[in-house]
Amino acid sequence: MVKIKDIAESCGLSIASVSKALSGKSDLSQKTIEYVQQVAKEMGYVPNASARLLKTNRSYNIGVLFVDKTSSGLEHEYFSTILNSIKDEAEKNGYDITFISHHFSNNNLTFYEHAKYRNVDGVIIASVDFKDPEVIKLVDSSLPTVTIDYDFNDKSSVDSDNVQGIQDIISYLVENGHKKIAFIQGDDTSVTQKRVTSFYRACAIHNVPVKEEYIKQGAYHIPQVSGKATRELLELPDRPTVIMYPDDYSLLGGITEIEKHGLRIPEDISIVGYDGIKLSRLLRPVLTTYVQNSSEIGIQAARKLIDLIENPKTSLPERISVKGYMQKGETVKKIN
Amino acid sequence: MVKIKDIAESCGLSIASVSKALSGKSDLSQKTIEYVQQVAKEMGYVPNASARLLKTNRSYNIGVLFVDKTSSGLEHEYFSTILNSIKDEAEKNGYDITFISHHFSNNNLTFYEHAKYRNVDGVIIASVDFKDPEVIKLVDSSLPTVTIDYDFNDKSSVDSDNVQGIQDIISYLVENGHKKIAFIQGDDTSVTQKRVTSFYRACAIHNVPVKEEYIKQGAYHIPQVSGKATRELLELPDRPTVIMYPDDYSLLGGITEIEKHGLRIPEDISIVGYDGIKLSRLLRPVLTTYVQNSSEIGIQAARKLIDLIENPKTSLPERISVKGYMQKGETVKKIN
DNA sequence: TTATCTTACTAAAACGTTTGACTAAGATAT
DNA sequence: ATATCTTAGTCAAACGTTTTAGTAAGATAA
Repeated sequence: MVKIKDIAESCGLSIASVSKALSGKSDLSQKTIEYVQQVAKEMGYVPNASARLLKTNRSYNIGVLFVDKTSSGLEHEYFSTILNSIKDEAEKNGYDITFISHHFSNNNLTFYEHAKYRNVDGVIIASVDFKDPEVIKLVDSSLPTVTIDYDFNDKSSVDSDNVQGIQDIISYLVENGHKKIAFIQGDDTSVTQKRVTSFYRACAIHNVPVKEEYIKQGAYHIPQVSGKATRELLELPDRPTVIMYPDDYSLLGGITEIEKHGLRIPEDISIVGYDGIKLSRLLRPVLTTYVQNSSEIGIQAARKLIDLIENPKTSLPERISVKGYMQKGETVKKIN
Repeated sequence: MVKIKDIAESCGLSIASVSKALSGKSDLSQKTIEYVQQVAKEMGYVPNASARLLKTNRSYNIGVLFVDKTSSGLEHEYFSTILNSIKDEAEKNGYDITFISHHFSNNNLTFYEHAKYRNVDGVIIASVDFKDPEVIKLVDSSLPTVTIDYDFNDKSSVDSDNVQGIQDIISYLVENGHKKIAFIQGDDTSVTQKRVTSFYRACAIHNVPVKEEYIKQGAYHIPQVSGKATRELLELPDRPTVIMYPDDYSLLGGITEIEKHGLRIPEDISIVGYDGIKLSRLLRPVLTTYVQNSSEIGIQAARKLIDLIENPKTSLPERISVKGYMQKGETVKKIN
């Protein structure tokens, strides 16, 4: 690999001068700067990020922590879209992305140690167990961090606006005459808590009575669980007119169950999803669901992290909330 | 950050001794080794990958090149599953993953330059335009590379077995009495070429006449395109009894079109997808499709790359083919 | 006793950069 | 003519490691 020294020799200049010429600044003659850059190009010079980092303490590398309990965080469309937009936004700003994780090999580094080991300038944390002491240690460290869909005190985060999402769904259902609203929750996470709180609040505002038997514990992304909850709801003496699911994917487990009961959607029962996965528009009937703006979430997270990295003195902890919108599909029936 | 020098001072040893003690090998007394490791742990020492790399020329970091033309390679389940399994397998072996890409910022590095800049030990290439001169340059460089779903001369690759896949589908269709088989192809890539060749061959073997009007140019992951092709097929005077789609996702565009024509699946027309996305099992009717073993593809790619990195002398270029299997769903009707 | 071998360490160079302090030569001011 | 200021560069240390060659002290062999 050609290095600065080679260019220096080729140009008859000192290493220091070449380094300065390549970075463009400093007190070299314009002629020299251009000459050096020209030669560097011809020689196929590529700087060495590691050597540079050693001196500057800046890696222009962002760590991304993505560890689903099911170890397939990336396979959920919501998260892969977020990752993709983090990547794009980071690249636009000259940053690369490295995954942070446990090392199952020789050395067993914690998340924080791993981030230090790789010298990342900051970390974006998504789809993890936010109660994990290791995650907490990472967030509490001196490294800039941005969490997604979870808030830590005095730390920056980007959230999908779950409160607004549930509110919009309830408003829409009420507009369509629904009063018997069932809600299958996801796993017990802060996202779920926000949704549940918002659910009760919105129902109260709209004078919709909340029946406890309409509220079901469920799980994200597991069709079987939504299926089971659906069955229980359908077998209630006083059946709900609409069922809200934790996400579009697990909703499909509900559909199966509904069809097993010989019911039609939306004629006999309405359903609402959450997420707005791409497929939701292709299914027939088209899903009524709340579309999360996942790529915007990724963009905001990357921007905020880079801001924290580049302006450590002036960038304040911030909670960014990203709104989505109702996709008014065909799975909710207007009743009397 | 605590560094080796700090440990050395604390232990009253030289830097060299500490370094050796931490790596465990070499000619130090067992007592010293244990003592040093103990102190290092207490002081919270984390090695610095960049400094280490500078001396050893090994980063234990793998580059991943994932650039879809639609710039959303990651959002396709096939690729996000591959990425996820690359990541898992790499981590198990002590490697990290960094994305390789163009830098849209200040310095405009080629893929190869970027890989060099970040000192990755090797690169896995997937979901790119393999005709891109930059990609070719990267593959032809001295860096170990593994391509996914594309073969370069004398280079290692991992392929989903598309030949077998199409063969299995045709066999299954023939078993079920189908002779009028339509095939909507994906974009013009090497994967498509393999599938098309396999299609003709399999049809020949089974004595299925291939009607040229049953073969349609299409595209991957674009429901509208599959929808249009479907419409044209349905309007043929001699309609096919089954339509093969380039992928499960775009197949949904076909379903919409079929329903518009008032036809039922599979009673009036059979359909077959490709990929085996998770949703394919949840849809009703359950999709008949060929399931690609995408996580195995990622695992194999990571393993081969690490093998190439660690055994540069003995590891030979290899073409690994990963088989999938037929998911016999409910979208193909058995006919007389 | 002296020579050789082990053992347990240390010294110092090197990896490729960046950067603050320095300098030589010419220009300008007095 | 001397002092000061610019300009255009150079020097050398430093970043945190690894590693080769070396060494001092004690053990063993002849």
